[in-house]
Amino acid sequence: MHTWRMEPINAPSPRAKLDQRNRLSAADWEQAALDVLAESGLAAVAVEPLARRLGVTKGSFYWHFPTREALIQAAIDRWERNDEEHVIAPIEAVSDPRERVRELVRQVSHKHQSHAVFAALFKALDQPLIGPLVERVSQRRIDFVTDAFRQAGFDPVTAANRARLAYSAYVGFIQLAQVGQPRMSHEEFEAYIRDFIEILIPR
Amino acid sequence: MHTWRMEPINAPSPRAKLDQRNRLSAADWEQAALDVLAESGLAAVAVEPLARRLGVTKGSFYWHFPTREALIQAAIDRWERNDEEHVIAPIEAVSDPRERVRELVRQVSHKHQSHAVFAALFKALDQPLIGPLVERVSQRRIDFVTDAFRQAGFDPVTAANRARLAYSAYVGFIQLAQVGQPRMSHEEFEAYIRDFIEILIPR
DNA sequence: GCGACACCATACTTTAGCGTATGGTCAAGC
DNA sequence: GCTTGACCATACGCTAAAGTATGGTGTCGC
Repeated sequence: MHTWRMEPINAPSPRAKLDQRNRLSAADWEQAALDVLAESGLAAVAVEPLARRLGVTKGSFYWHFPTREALIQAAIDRWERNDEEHVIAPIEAVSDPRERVRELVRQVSHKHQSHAVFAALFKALDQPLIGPLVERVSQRRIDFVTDAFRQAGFDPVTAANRARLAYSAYVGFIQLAQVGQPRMSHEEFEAYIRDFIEILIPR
Repeated sequence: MHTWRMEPINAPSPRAKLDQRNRLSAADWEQAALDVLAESGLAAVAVEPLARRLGVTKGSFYWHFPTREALIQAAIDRWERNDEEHVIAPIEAVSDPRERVRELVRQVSHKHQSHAVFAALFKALDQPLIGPLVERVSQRRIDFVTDAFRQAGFDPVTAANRARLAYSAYVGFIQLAQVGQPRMSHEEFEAYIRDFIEILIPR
């Protein structure tokens, strides 16, 4: 599958001058965890299957991480930081608030990779590590969108409701995308996004 | 939890004149499966835990069903029939198409039980039994809403897009409801629904 | 050129759930 | 009052994955 590598969060690791043969780092495991998380869900983030995928045994894994839970924690931390940096921050650069919301919708409707992880996380809300994360991320995003709507001239209550609606539609869409439900061509999709923006931000 | 019993689909079973001591029927297992499905997701619909919950052993289960998969199939069939009958059919009774969409939103925003099952199903889209079901149900519902929008005067493309948006928002909302994300009072929720309707069906 | 350390393999033990085999019990009907 | 059959218990084998224990190997600093 498309292994959409993220750049390492920590600056070039101390020993990363010339990576010897096939040795793995903790970051490699985290990245692999995010890959299968996006592909096959949290349940598939299992130690032995991951080891097989990476061509090693779990002897390797338990050197880098004390437990499976620690890997998941590290992986979603990595995802959260990356997401914050690559989807939220760029939007905040746009000055005009009205255009900002439009840009947010467009932006978010195209980055397919990070959304797959997010969709997978939504399927594991019962897990103690995941629930709080999704709640925190969602709250942050809804607040952000709400703020954008207010700056666009909507009164606080209307802004909050539109933000909720928009975010719910986003969450629902990435879920439905997995059943091949939006049987749309690229043009239809673009038209849908245009309508989406028109409906939420009239005039 | 609230054991919102469904009425048996098949007319009163042959031997149900006076149920002897504690014996279970296949329908009991299906209902219990739906309960834990709504509470704890599909993974929790496991034979032995279910048996413990019902106060029996799995010896009982394997008399009623050949396999776990058969139970799940029967349970979701039951859910689908019930859902079709209790949420879709009543809506179709409303004549005015505009009011029909409004009623659909209101209706759907209050029946808390069936939605919990639906939310759980969305978390198991990868499962071969669940994916096609959710796809089928979603297609049916989107088509239904699309049709309602067209009857309300929208052109076909706009109607389809608004139906997609509305349904996505619905799906997203029941997901978010599980993280306690919409920290709304009852009044706030009602106001949200009013805004929801206003935004999607202007004028 | 050698010891130390990072990285990995092998070989366990444990746990939880699926499924099977088989025998027990209790109510109904003849 | 004895048999039948619906319903359930008990005991077993199988599988996959989580951890643990321990030993092996290459590569670096010195």
